Amino acid sequence: MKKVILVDGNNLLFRSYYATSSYTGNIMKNSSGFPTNAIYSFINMINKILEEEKPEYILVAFDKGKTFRHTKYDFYKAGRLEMPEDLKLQFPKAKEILDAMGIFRYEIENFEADDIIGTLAKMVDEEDEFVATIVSSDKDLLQLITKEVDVKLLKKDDYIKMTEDKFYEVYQTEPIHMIDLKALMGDSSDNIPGVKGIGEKTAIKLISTYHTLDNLYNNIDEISGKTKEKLLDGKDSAYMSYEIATIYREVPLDFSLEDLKYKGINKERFATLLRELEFKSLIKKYDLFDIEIQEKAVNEHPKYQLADIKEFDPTKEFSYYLELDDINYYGANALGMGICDGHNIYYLNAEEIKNNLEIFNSNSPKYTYDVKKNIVFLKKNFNIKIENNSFDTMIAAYLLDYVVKDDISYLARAFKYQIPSYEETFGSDKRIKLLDEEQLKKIICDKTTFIYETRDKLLQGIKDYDELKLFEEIEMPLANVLADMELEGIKVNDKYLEELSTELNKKIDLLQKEIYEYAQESFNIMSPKQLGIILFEKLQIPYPKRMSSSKNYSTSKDVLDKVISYHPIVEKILDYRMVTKLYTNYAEGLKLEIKEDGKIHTVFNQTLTRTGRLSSVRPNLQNIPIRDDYGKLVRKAFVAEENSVLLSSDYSQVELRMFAHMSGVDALRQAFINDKDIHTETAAEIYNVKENEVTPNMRRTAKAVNFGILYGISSFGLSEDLKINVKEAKEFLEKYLNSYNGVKDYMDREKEKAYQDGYVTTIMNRRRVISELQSSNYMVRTQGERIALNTPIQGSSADILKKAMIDIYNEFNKRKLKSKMLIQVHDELIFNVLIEEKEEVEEIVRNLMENVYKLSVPLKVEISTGKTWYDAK
DNA sequence: GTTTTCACG
DNA sequence: ACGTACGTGAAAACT
Repeated sequence: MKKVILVDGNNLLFRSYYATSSYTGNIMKNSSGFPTNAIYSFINMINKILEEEKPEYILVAFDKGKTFRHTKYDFYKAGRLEMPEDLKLQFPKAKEILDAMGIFRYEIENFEADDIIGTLAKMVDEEDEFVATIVSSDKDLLQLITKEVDVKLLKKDDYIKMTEDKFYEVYQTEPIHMIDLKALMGDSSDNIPGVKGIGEKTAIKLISTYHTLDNLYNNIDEISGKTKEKLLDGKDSAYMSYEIATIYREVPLDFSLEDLKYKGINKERFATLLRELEFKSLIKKYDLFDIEIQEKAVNEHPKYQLADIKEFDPTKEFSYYLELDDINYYGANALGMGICDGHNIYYLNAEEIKNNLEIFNSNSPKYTYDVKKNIVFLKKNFNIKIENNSFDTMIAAYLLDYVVKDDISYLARAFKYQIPSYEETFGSDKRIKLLDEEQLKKIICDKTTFIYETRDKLLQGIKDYDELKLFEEIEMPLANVLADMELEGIKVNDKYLEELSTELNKKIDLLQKEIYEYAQESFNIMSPKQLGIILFEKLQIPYPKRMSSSKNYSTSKDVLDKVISYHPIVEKILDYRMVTKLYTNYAEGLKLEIKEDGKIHTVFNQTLTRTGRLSSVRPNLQNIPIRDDYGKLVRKAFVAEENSVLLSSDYSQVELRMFAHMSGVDALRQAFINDKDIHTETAAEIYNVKENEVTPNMRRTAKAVNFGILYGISSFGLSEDLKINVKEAKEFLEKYLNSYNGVKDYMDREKEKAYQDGYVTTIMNRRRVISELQSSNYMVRTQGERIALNTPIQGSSADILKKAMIDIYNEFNKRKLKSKMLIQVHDELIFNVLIEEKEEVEEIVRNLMENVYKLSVPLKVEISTGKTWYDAK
């Protein structure tokens, strides 16, 4: 017996698309912005089919043209939802993938995939050599089941194998009566109306008795009550549905079953496609690293002459690219460097770099990728300062809204340069292996060339976006500031961390014992799965949320908070979570990051966030505990140097001030102009009381409303946050909008503009494209609207702090102060301040931060100092 | 590799 | 009827 697999390609791609995009809204794309989510999942599904079935014969069918059903009711199909644009785009690529995989695919004008599959299934039935398995999630196809044809019916994560027997078990009738079933119950996804008021349960009951629609209506008097009425009312609809649900099985096919033979993967074509789509994991899985790219790359024929470094004139502008042996540049070594001046390209090995460092002293404009990395590395290893770093490809691309990675090859690919990624050349351990010198040289020269050649294009893009000032006066100078902060590092008291670790360890042991005691057994408290079963099954604590079908219990903080009064174990678990987090993430985690100099040198990522904020890694110093009194103790580990204190300067309510400024709402502006406590003020407004009558609880509510406004509020979100019902939350919002006249208008205007432009901007013209607004999915679109409201606020505040950092940095240098800026936490700066400079620094910092940018409301800064970060608060 | 949880603004 | 606040990073569990 030969087995043929018949796949409903449309169905599979649809599923792939919704499985990977519908809820998050973040559709997976490659670096040139082409959506790839559906294709990715599609390949995995096809792959799974191949692995499980090991078929000799396979076909994937697609719809083509208008979706005719070959009945007089064709128009019904038109009512189906439009296909999202970014799914539509993925169809041609998915078909190319199938071709590259050696899988026969077929589509024919005016027929659906169903029809093609139905016709082939019929062919299988009528001859003796073949059996078939159909793959789809569409139950409609179950009507094709026979002794020789079964269906792999796809479910959420797996599938059900539907055979004749299995079908009978579920529906108590023969597969062909699937049509009769559909005629009664309908199918919303296929726009089959069915009989109104009859669902799956009733339909199965009826059809298991009467088998066919005709027989049912012939014996309609045996049925009583409401069901009879519904059936009679819906008789026309039922017969119409019957026709629509019937799969057409006479498609004219110009091939035979024998033609469906699976040919196997064409490695070259497949590798080319996977690279274009940037599916690294698949390239790895199929081991296609070494397969030559077929597409012609821009850098295929080098344009520049390889020359000796002696001929290089560093007084003219040039691009340089320095390859290090570790992604983590703090402890890395140089492997080699390329220089391109537009005529020649120069290559230096590790030794030659050391002997030619003076090229960085010249005042000529220099371009590179990730300038901060280069500044830190050269300063730390060679004590060299790079003069006139004028252009950073990474920063420029970031401002143009590219997704930018540490690895330059991803961006290069978007510009049609084929440069292997770190992963492809060096392996996945992030530690670069030694390549032979020739390979290394080629890669470095290509990267250097890429930087040189794309500079004008990117710069033009920046000008087109009106971001030149942002680029030249904020982001480029900021890279220098951040480099110095990283190099400086913050001193850490490792003895203190050690003590904290010991103490936390004791607490963990104790809590663990108590929890096991309550649970009457030991288990992994960190496992949401095990914990859920202990709490909600063994201990019978009522589960406060709706059980999402077949999923696990959520054991998140807000779920546990809701049931804290049911059992003493819950509080212990929350404590356990907090303490273990402090232990692993902070006490132990931070210890590992202390370098030989007794300091922590974080890395600030300048090109990551979608709003313009910085992020901090290795370690993240922007999420050191503060809200919880106990967790806050971690801050005692961060200490000032000798004869110094740590100084923390904090913008008070920047984002709300920014909102007041941008919306121009007078009531809000006046609150800040008169230096009012904004949350108390808001509380007075929404509760309609005098300011001195505002209770702490009212203020807390008002604060949540204010934050909600910044995030692009929904009443549901607010109700979750405040643990009140949605109706109350809605009332608060209405109160707010009535009190602050103009807020609603402002938000509507912003949204409208975002829809029109497709992007939003900050006060310094930083741009964020919001593709979510084009989504056909309501959920994704409303998320886009919230992004449109929040990004200008969060981003403008980020702009402001960035400018303040540069101003302060320059002023410190000008005055030759020894105090240093160390850390930025979004609206807060931490400095190490020499005792004798304390007053002067305080004055400078306050002055520059408050006057950094002229808004229609004042900016306010709060400063405090102390020996440790804990005390500077 | 992805998901869950929780730390911060 | 949907499923819900904006922006991050790290660790452990899960698949």
